[in-house]
Amino acid sequence: MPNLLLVEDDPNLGILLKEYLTDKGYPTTLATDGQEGWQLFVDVTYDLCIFDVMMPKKDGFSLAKEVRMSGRDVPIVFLTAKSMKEDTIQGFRIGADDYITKPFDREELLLRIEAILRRYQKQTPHVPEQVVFQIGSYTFDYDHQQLSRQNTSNRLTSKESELLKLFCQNMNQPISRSFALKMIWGDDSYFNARSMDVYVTKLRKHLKEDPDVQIMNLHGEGFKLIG
Amino acid sequence: MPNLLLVEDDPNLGILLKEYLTDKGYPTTLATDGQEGWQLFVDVTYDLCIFDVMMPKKDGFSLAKEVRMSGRDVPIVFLTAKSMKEDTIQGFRIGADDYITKPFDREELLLRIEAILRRYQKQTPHVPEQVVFQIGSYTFDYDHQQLSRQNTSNRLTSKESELLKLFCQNMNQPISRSFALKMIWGDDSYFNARSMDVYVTKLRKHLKEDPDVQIMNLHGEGFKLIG
DNA sequence: GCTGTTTGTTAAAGTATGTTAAAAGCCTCG
DNA sequence: CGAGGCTTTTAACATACTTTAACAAACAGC
Repeated sequence: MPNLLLVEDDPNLGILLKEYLTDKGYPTTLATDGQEGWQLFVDVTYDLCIFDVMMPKKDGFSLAKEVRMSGRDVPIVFLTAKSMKEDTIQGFRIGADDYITKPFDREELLLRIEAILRRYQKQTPHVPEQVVFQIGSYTFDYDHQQLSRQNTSNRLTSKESELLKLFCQNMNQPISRSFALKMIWGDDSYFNARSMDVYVTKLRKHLKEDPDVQIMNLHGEGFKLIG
Repeated sequence: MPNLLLVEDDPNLGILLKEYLTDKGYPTTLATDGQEGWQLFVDVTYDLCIFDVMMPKKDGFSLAKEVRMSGRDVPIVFLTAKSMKEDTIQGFRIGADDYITKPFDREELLLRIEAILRRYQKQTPHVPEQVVFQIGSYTFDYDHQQLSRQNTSNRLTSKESELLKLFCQNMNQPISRSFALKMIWGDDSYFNARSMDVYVTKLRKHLKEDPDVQIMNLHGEGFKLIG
């Protein structure tokens, strides 16, 4: 059963939709603002997100950007009060999968959700989790914490492996700091923030033999591994 | 380049859309009724289908059913004059990926098409294409944040790259301040407004070697990159 | 021309990241 | 338990990036 994450600040509409969708076979978690939504997103795995655009604390677009940056590939549907063109364009640019203008028919929302899930799941035939990655000319074996290239082979520490795995799973895609910290350090506070930088440096040293492989920084946003 | 199949019996709308979509980089074939559409579908491989629902000879739903039955896994978008609930439901049951009610904004159609193609193509396990632009005699590699010309090569910062990408995606077209600010700075307030000017100056410096390449200001409107 | 607004440019201030090394934990073995 | 070896975090300093501020120049309406 696909799990949905609904972030909607209007409690009436939120509860109504949550119950409707849950009733129709899609267990739905409701968050009432963007921050709460982000917490849930990081802690739980969802199959589809529904974000209201206009919300206090953190609006739907900002939330969507973080979700996209996290590297997890989840479809996003926006709900918006106005059908402003600029808004719609921005939403799709961020990577929306669909866009519904209030007031909408809840049945239509359901149909659109199902259309997205149908196509999405058809193409994601649940691959068993990959543990051996190819990074340029390197081979990284997560289970054995082993990074090898040509005739040489290096042992990685657990944190190094965790971080490198996260990068590999999101090869060529940006990963936000906040997401990586929550994933690996379990918490995103400014105390552990620098630890991650130290590990990025360590990984860069490990990967320095292949010039095509790089861990790039996206200032203020996060990192991405290219190769 | 993804090929589109458009089946629409209204010749005015059909030609308009065909030209618009082709112009936007999606070569589109137009059929004016369901039978012709089916012929084309069988003979040619398309990446996405757009079917009008109400058509002579063979309506959009019947055509979609045949397409689904063919076994080829192609996304379908329906166009419909009325937003009748029954219609919509039937469309999605058949396996529509999206559904637009006339009259619609052609730009919205484009955005929805792109949203579907984006998700659809993401699944195909081929390497994510590099985003490389040609700007006059410069070559700009967005993924590597690298701007090169002849034998020299410069590293750009993240913000520089973001802005230059936005310009490249809208080469020779005006970009409004407010749009760029929303895209890159996430918000359009007068606080961050000047930051953009600073970056325009930076980009001009980077691009100053080729006199044919210019970032022009459109007073009170925005900028455009010509080259 | 005069005036308010927008843009161009530069430099300083503020913030984020890169890197290194020392400190703090954490095992294991004697 | 405590010494040694390994891993992780903290701290410190260096460098890079972004924003802010200030002033000059260009523009638009009058």
